[in-house]
Amino acid sequence: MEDLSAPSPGFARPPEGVQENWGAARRFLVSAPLNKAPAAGATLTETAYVRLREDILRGRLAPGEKLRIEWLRESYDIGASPLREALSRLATSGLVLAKGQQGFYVAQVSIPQLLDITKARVWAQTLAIRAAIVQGDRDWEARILAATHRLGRMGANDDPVDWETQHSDFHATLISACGSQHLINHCAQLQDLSDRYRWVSIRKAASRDTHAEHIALKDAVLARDKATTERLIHDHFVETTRIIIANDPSTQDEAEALIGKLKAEIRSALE
Amino acid sequence: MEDLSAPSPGFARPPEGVQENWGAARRFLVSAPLNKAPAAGATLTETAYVRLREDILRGRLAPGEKLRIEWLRESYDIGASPLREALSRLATSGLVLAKGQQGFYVAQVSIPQLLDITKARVWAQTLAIRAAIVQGDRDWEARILAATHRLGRMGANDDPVDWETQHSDFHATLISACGSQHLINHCAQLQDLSDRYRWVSIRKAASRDTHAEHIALKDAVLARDKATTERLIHDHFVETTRIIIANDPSTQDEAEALIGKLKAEIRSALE
DNA sequence: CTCAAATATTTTATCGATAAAATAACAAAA
DNA sequence: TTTTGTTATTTTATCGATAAAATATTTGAG
Repeated sequence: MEDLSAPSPGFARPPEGVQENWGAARRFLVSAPLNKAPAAGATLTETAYVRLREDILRGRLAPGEKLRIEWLRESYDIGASPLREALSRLATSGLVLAKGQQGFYVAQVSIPQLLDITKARVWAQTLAIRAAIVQGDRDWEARILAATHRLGRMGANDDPVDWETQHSDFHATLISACGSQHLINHCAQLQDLSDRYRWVSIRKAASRDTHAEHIALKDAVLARDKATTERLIHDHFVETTRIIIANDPSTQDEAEALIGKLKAEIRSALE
Repeated sequence: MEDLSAPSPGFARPPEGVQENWGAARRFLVSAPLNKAPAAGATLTETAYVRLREDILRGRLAPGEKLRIEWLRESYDIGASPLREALSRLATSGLVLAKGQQGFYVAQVSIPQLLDITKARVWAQTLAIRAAIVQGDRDWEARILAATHRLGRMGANDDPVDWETQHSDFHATLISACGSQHLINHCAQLQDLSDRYRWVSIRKAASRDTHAEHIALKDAVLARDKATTERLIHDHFVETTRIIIANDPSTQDEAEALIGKLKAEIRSALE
């Protein structure tokens, strides 16, 4: 899994496991462009939460990295209290690990973790999309068309951050009519966790033709075809995971075996 | 929904919506017996989290109640910072509502909320139990037998807090072999949310013969009978919700209609 | 008497400082 | 050397104090 925790190219990083000499990284984080900008009158905790989440999801804060309060304080120019609150929230949702008396760390990445996330995600998304297909109304259909269109307009040379945003939006829209806020939240959480893996491990967004997959998905959903939709959802998520595993030096040999096992486990709960 | 947010009998409560005169409640909270005692060397945040969670789940902190920091500070004898961190964590899991610049509140209870929780819970538990039935090993079977036995030993005159603990344990054990930590966490979170409804609305633990249901559930699971298990899980959770709704003055008339709708929604995602 | 503006009070959110814990550095013995 | 015990340093967790925001109260006009 060494590959996944490697520093992002182009950004100065401390030499393997050490977090000294963080001047460069700090300055970068301060000026980092924000995807979801915190609302104007937002509380500092909210601001810290949004920025930390963004920097972790995008891999600017590398998996396993220690999140020293003093360091973050200077990076974000936000006091310790709001930072700790934001980190506590992130710890609950799994992007951060809080070790009592030993500070906060960016959650580690690992293949077993990725497999678990994918499994849980396919399960949750399958339930959600089934319910949405039954209950979705006209407005929902319209929002799917809009999201698909926005996603399709993104060219290969657009900012990958924007593509990520539209991609997240598309999948969130599909299940938005499932009728359960709790299921939606669960899906969003798992989406965050998997997005990080994609971002950390695959630099180029689309080596495969994901847009064709999205179109097929949209068509199946709008045709209210449960069986097809389900199969597409399954393949869409599992394929992403397969690519990540197949590209990781520590698992590429056993990639097919792991994916086979994953598929069997997923199936065990869906039939 | 007035019924659900009524103060627990026996504990002094401020008069409807106001939180004055909290001397009595404070003293009670300070000496409240803890179900999950925080570990010895635990951090203050952890202690605050455990105690707040417990007091909210048991209804000692009533739904909708404002959680004034100063008030909690004196109640628990814990500083503001650890309290705020604990509250932030609870807010992420849904037991607490954090309103920016307006403090923290115990999450409200409502029938729509309960229906959503039940729906999401049946979905999650169904997936989990299916996977567990396929993958569970001998040790898992042994733990189920042990948990069932412990639950069966609880008499009607035992401390209801202990019964709750064993009951939680039983359901957690059933799904413990599902092979996904994320699904387990999701189930645990939903269990917390529903436990509060049971605790806040039904004073007597078992008016119906829940133990027979648990035995039947155990037998079906150990027989690896997916279909039966699934039906029992569904009925077990939905029935609890039905009782709560039927006992609530604001919804008792439409109870059957609501439950019918709930069942249809649940079904829509499971077939 | 009702409504609205201005004021006073409470409560939150936040910061800076401190004590406790963990980690790192160092030195002495095996 | 390697290990182990000791000391120094860093870092965390926590508290008390303060400024900003929200709420409650009062006052005055219509």
